[in-house]
Amino acid sequence: MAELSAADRIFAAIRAIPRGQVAGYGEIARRAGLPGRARLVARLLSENSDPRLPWHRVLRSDGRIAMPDGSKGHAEQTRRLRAEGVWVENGRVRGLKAAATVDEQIWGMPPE
DNA sequence: GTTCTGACTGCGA
DNA sequence: GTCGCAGCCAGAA
Repeated sequence: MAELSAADRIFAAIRAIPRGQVAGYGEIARRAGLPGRARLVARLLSENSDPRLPWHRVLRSDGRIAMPDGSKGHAEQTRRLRAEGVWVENGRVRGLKAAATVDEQIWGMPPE
């Protein structure tokens, strides 16, 4: 089959995140074959409101919510993560060391 | 075709 | 722990 576009690969990487897990923008971008394209991931998410896309599992490299605290999306993301068993405290995700290591937690091994 | 903006990242203070 | 600055890239107008 044909090669997917950057956006398609990014969405695929996000959908690959298992329930109860989270990933960083940089990790998603790298997993999609686009290292350093974290901003592209953020942009795509802001433009696409796909209900089937677990965008709420995408966090910053610090393990925090990307959006400013008090935003509608921020509140909803926190609520969804908690619903999946992910503890979110003051806009920060607990239970994970850092979003930079989720790659091994999710896919079990570094990308090929 | 050019210009602007951005749900980012890393580093230093 | 927080704050600011600069770099990078791609999509949208």
